[in-house]
Amino acid sequence: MKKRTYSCGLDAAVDVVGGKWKALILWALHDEPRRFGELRRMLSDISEKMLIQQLREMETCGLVHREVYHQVPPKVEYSLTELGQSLNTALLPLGEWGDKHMETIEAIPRD
Amino acid sequence: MKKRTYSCGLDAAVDVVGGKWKALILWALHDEPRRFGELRRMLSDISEKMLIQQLREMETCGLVHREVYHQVPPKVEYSLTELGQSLNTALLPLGEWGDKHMETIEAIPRD
DNA sequence: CTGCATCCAAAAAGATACTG
DNA sequence: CAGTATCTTTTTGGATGCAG
Repeated sequence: MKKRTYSCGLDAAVDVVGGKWKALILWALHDEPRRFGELRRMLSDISEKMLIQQLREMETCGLVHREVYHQVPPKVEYSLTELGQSLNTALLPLGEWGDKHMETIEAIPRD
Repeated sequence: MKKRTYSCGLDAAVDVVGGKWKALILWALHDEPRRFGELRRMLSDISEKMLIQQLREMETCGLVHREVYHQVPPKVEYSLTELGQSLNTALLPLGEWGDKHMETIEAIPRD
């Protein structure tokens, strides 16, 4: 969500789901609502800052719903909206492509 | 292609096609080979540096083939490899998702 | 025409300490 | 537990000039 206009749908979709984490977060939420700490553990390499930042952006986009339980200790659950679920579905073929070619890609020299 | 290991296929695929331009370049090449200047015109807002940079990375990944014609003036054609085409196919649903929801997304306040 | 090299600015990401 | 605030590092993008 950095741009304001898109040249095509693919442009828009990549803008929304791009970046290092959003697709993974979407996937982490695909089957059931997750708490903040739960997500942090699932995406073990993400910092708290990035996690909350990405979640907020996805909430703004209407991909994710945030449910606050006013308790002590606090509890917040994140879940996919319908839009989020439809995006997740659209990402499935991409995930399969990745599964199939992951090893090839990992084997490419980076430097 | 910033990472060396992936947590899942989706992770890998987003890494490969992520960034501001790669998906658009892939799409620009989907029907026929394109020359450098042609691509530059199709992606009107890209700088030469970014275009060549992204093309090189995609070449390294095995997504794009680069064919040099030793002529004066020089001519270079870029085309999709089979891997590139399969990735493009995997991106189709994402493009459709984008087409469907683009206006909603564009309407979201950025600041 | 196709590209490389350099320098610079902006944005994204990360580490760490702190709070209700 | 679920964040905020601040600072630093890394990555990305862009402008310009030069070359085969």
